[in-house]
Amino acid sequence: MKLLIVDDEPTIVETVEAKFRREGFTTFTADSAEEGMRLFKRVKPDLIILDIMLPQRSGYDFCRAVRKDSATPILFISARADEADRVKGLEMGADDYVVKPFNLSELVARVKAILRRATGEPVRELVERGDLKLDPRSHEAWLGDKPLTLSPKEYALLYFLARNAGQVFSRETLLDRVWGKDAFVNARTVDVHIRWLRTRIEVDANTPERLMTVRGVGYKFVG
Amino acid sequence: MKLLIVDDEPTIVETVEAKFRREGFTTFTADSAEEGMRLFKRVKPDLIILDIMLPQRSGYDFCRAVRKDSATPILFISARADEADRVKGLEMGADDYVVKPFNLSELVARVKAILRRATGEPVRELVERGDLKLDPRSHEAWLGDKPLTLSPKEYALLYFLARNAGQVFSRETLLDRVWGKDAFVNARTVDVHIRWLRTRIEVDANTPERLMTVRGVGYKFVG
DNA sequence: TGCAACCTTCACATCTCCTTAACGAAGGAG
DNA sequence: CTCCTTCGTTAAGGAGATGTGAAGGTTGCA
Repeated sequence: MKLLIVDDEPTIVETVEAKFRREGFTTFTADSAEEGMRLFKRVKPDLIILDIMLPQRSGYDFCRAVRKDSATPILFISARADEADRVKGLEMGADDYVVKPFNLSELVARVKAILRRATGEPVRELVERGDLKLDPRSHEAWLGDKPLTLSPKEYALLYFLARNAGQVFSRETLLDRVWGKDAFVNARTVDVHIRWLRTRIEVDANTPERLMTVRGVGYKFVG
Repeated sequence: MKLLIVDDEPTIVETVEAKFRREGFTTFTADSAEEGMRLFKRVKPDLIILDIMLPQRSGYDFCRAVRKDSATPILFISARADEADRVKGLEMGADDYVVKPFNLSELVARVKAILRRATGEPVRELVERGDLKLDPRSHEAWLGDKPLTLSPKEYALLYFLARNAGQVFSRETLLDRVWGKDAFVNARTVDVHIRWLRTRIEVDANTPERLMTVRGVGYKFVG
């Protein structure tokens, strides 16, 4: 993944660049909007980390220019913490907004979150569907006030289906999104996990009311 | 108010010094622990801003030396954001701990806060979860009223998990946050430390109730 | 220098969970 | 009604994750 860092403070650039290199990113840096623009056109980065406060042209201008002919994700860094700036940044098409001083791990997490989002991967957030609750942070699940015990795969599958409730997914899609792209697994494996999930969250596993089969297509979560 | 800044990166020293001069402080700077020690004895500063990563003697040594015969407030600057360093720093008698890259205004605010506290109360982020108590400042831990003996790593790990109770962390994240970013350590090492912690804080180390394993994900502290 | 505490790693034991296969049941088309 | 496809269901085997004890090495301290 290619990362373009545009900031005029060398300390920040160095620290951020080092961190992302360690994380396996390829990094390019610029200390001005002009330089940044040149690099942007040349390297076509997957994401831009952009300081709003730049010498001449402000980060806003830069953002606008990038947005004109690209949807490259942009993450704003700013010393200002007020809501007006945040709103302005996000309005302008920024994908996230981090206030200085920030934690490096936090920054990495956010960048990864944006890239995940861009590639369709889900963001980790609490999912609540009826009396079913899933918290990916603690990796806990409840049915009403009763805690559920789920295996890792069960959890991942249920989380995905509940998060995209109402939508039908084929077994192949589920394998792709839940198991991962490099998983070479028999599609029928999904059936088994669905079965197990039904025994856990359905009143009667034989007459499902949440995890529904769509014959010839796949499965969906309703609620 | 006299301020001693000890850091070997000229960029940082200059920026920080300029900022504090504008704020009305009298500043002295040193780019090594030796130089810093000489200045410290001569000018008797009211507060020391100290980079942990110094050429020869580390900032820790410097801090220890200062603490031997003075209670001069010390604020640590570090590129590392991990919990172990933070704990180590505070335990060593630092009054605060700022991670690079930092915001200048933030730094000023923290310095002022320390000076306002005068000779008074230290920054202690006491963590209390049920009958478990952790005081990073004194590096003491209690289980109920029984004092715990923990090794530095054990302490840092438990402190981090307890402070972020309820949240699951992967071994990799724990290595990153507790061990530090430049630690190239086998992920399974975490298991061993968890094991040791369990023998200390769990009633039965084989059936943990606080330090829980989340299979396929990592560990979390509950309570 | 020697000791002691501690950290890391390795090897092996244990256990959970995933995958697969097999067969039965249900749905749909002709 | 019958055949073919799709789905449900169960159990077994194995892969992979975690638990656990011990050895080796490092660091700090006396």
